[in-house]
Amino acid sequence: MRLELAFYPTDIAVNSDGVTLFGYTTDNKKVAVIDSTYLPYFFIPSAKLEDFLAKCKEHNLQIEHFERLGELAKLYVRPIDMAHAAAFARNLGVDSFSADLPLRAHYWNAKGIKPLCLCKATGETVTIKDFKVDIVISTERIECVDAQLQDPNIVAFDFETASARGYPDPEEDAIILAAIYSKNFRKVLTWKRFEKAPDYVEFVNSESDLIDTFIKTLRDIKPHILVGYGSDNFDFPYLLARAAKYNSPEVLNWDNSALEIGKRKNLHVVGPIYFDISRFVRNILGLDMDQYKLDAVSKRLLGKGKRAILTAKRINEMWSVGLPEELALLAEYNLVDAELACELCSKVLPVELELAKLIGLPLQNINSATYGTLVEWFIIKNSKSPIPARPTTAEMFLRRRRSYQGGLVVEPEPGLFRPILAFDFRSLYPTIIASHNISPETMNCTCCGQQRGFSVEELGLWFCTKNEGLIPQVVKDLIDRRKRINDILQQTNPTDASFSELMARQHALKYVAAALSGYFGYAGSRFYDFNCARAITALGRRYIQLVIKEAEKFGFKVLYGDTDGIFVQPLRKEADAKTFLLIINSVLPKPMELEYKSSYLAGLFFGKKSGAGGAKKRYALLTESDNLILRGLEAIRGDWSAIAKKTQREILHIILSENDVDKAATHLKTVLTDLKQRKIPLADLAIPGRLRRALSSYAIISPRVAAAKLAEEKGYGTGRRAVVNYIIKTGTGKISDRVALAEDSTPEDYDIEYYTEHQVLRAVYKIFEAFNYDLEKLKGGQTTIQGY
DNA sequence: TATCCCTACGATGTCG
DNA sequence: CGACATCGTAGG
Repeated sequence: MRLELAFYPTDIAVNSDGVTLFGYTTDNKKVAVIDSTYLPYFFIPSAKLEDFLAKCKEHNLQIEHFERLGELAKLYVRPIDMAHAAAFARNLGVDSFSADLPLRAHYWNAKGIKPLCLCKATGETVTIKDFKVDIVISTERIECVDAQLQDPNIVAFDFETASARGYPDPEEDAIILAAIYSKNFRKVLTWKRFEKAPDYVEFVNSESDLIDTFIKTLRDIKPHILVGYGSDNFDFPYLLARAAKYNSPEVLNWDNSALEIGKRKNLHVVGPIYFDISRFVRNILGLDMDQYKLDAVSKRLLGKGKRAILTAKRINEMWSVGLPEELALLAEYNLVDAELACELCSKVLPVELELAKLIGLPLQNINSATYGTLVEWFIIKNSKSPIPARPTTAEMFLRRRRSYQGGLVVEPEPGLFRPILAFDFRSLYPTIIASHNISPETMNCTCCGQQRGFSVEELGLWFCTKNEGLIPQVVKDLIDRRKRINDILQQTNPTDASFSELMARQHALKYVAAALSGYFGYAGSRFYDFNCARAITALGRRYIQLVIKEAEKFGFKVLYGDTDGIFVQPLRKEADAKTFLLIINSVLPKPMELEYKSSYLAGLFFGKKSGAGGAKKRYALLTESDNLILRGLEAIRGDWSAIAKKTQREILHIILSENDVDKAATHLKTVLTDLKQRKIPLADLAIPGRLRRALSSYAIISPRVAAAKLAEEKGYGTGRRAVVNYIIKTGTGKISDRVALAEDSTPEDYDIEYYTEHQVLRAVYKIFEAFNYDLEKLKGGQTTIQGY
């Protein structure tokens, strides 16, 4: 039977039959749309064609057909043979193009499909026994309409396990609770019955029942998006391990295949859009967070966290004791985790959907993408040429060894200044690319030659002034679109429904534009170009120097500058920001633009710790609304004790806002006295330590390494990036020999001298030094360390 | 297979 | 004790 289907696509799978798109019809039926005509292709140099074909024949690799297109030949293979063909070319040392693109992503990208945006397909209905969907058709043509599904059904889930040890082991420890949450559905499954259970609790007979009921429920409530927090690393692998124990018959995938864990541990659920939202939070959104625990991330993005924090030990205790009110608490705890995951997903979904549309990838890929992936596919989508292969490991190694100069940083004069004006370039590097047509194919063109092209003399490079390159074209598009959105945003009320959506769109464009410039210099890039990368930064330095020169001519004293922005102090009354912008922007080539960022009541630039002069990338500002903005200082670092951070912040506020150094000193004195009297709570003394590598690989045993060793001895998972809170104990010898885990310590243990000299005073002495304030007086001359 | 780039600071350990 | 290496974190 011939059917015309309108459906919202959610997922894509590739197998020997071709490509299958999955989705929901407008009346919410599950559909599979098979494109059996799909024949992927790749390119090799025409000169190698004969050889390649001969060798393919030898090894029984079937080339469906091929065409010669000048220098390159285009070869078509069945989807299932694509990976072989790519590996084959690589082994033969033949340069291939478009051969190593993952087919799921490439098909989606090339067809311009957008997740949850209506697609139309006409074709014959097919019966496939294994498919757990309502309708299957086979089609030759898929057409996208832009209408996006409003209010998709987002379903979040979360498991709790009970383990007597620190970390649950799927061999030993059961799943005790499973929560499923969406806007109008909530359920917690558990196999230990208790009285007066909340109405969302459903009792099952065993863990095995729990697993089956969980999967069945997920199938029945038809999620457009299925989401977990940390689910790629914990919940799903755990579920798989436990389900295997019971030979569970229930399957989540719509094509009835088993769930598979991919190369980067990411899991593909066939059918709905499934992703682990923590990946997006970590990779794209939250580059500046210490840790990405659900609680911390929720607080930051949603303004609310968990209602309670339960340790694994406590959960185990509550479960084994089994008091009804405590089991009810566990159920609630479980549900809240799923609820937060669901709300996080709702919150970031607009940005993810925008990126998906802009870049042309399934939402699953967007969610787990890094900046590199986003940019790569954005270029692929816009490129009409064959796509260069990913570099080999050897090539990446070579590329990494070559580095180039980056942005210019101007050393500040240390001290307090007021007031301060701040200017910065709007998207410096992207606008340089657009202004000067920076792209590999426009570099050192013969049509212009050095004389007529735009020249970067110091590098001996020039860029075409006649034909626009691919990268400048797409960057311009990004810049224009973002500017249009920002203009609308300016006139939109923040409470308007459209505001957050515009904001999301604007963010998506910003992310891609910002990463694009770095992508030229990225060793793993398909479009790597060393000279383009260094031309961009060289021009960046040229323009910030121009701005500095003009600012000084205009009547500003330039206090500090870093890469794309400057801080100045007006030297004469008429030297106002607006007039300066008019002058400088008339000199700058479009779309380059200097913007006035803000004015600050005061700014303190720190002196270098050793040697004279000011420290770069370390300063404090006071906004006109009396808020502190701190950059580079201990107070905003993740590896300092709370007491040092708090004290630094408080003292800066007293000095910048109240201009009262004596008051600041008095405050410092109370902190030091409290320290001496062991009145500081342990939580304020704990120093968070984290390692980026495996514990065994360290040549130097720093305090944080020592702390990680202690944590490991106690059986904690000290995986890379795990945070271990430690304190420094009283004693003699190296600091790293005096490390203790914070959780094993009491306020009696901490070393008063270390916390005084190495934490609190280290964080504040440069502030007092700027006012020639003698801290010795304050301490009663008891210091053993020089230099304060 | 690595996860975007370069610039910069400071803490601590190691070694001569 | 000073110079240098190792390491993590931050700015833009």
